[in-house]
Amino acid sequence: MISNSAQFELMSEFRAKCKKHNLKMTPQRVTIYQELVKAKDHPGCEDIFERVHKKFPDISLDTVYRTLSTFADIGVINQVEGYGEAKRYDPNTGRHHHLRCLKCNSIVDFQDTTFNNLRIPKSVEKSFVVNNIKVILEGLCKECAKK
Amino acid sequence: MISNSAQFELMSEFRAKCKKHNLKMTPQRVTIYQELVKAKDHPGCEDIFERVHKKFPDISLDTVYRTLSTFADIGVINQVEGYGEAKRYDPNTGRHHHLRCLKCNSIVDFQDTTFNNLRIPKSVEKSFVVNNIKVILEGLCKECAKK
DNA sequence: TATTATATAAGAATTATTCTTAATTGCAAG
DNA sequence: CTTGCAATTAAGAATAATTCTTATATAATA
Repeated sequence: MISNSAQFELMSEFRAKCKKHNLKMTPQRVTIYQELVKAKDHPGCEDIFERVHKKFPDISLDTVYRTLSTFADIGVINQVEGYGEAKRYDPNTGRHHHLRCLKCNSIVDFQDTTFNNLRIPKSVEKSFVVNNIKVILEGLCKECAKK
Repeated sequence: MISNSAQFELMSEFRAKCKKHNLKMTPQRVTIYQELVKAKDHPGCEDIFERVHKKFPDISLDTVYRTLSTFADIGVINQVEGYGEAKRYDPNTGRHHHLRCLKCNSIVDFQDTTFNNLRIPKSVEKSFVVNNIKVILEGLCKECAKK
């Protein structure tokens, strides 16, 4: 549950960030944002569309796609795994970790002892059977960092 | 570079795992597997299709999709981020981590101090600008674990 | 070598996402 | 409070990614 005051604060931050990025406050944007904040299930575009559609029958699916993507760009929300891209595969089944470039989408393997030896938190063990731990460092590869 | 003997061993393991899962050794499967082992770029189905197609002009795209998916199911290769699924979003922009159920695709947030404080390896810093560290525990949620 | 369950190619179908265009609307300036 | 315009939207077409259907071919086993 989110308290009323927390909800209010979230909304002000949202408005501030939109203003900062010259995004107009449209009812579609407000509704989509509020609907996502309510969600506990890391929904997809179609999910949000269905929920928003009840209160806002004229909204188009395209607007939901565009709006969520814009929100993620300016950092008011985050995209989570999967990323809506094509499937990709790795022949290396041994323990290793990934650097993922957010710009060119390259994925590079790396090794790290600390990451190899992470322990599963006790609290998690009670509610989840863990098969594997993935550590993904997201950012920019050397080439993309050069702008 | 993979040595000849390592390559040979990989191939025997591959054959063994296929046999164990009652998968026939077809030339398509062998070629697709070998092509993936050669790849260093975590390729997608289309990528593999293009590479295999040169040596095997009659192979169908569907076979590549099906075969890679089967291989991942029996664990000879792994699927990596993204997962070829629809985009999903998270309104929580604060630091947290995810449990991802491989069966029902649910994603649940969790907190962990150790994971919050992971350090970026020195070796990575030289070649990559890290924006954020993601820790994802993959496995089965309580409901799915009950089978 | 004959049998049979499995795997394949081909193309249709489905799903996810983006693009195009014309109409609409926030919002800043007067 | 009106006006003007750039930003935003709805609608549907277009594209991309993936899966399904079906008839044919083929590994593996007897």
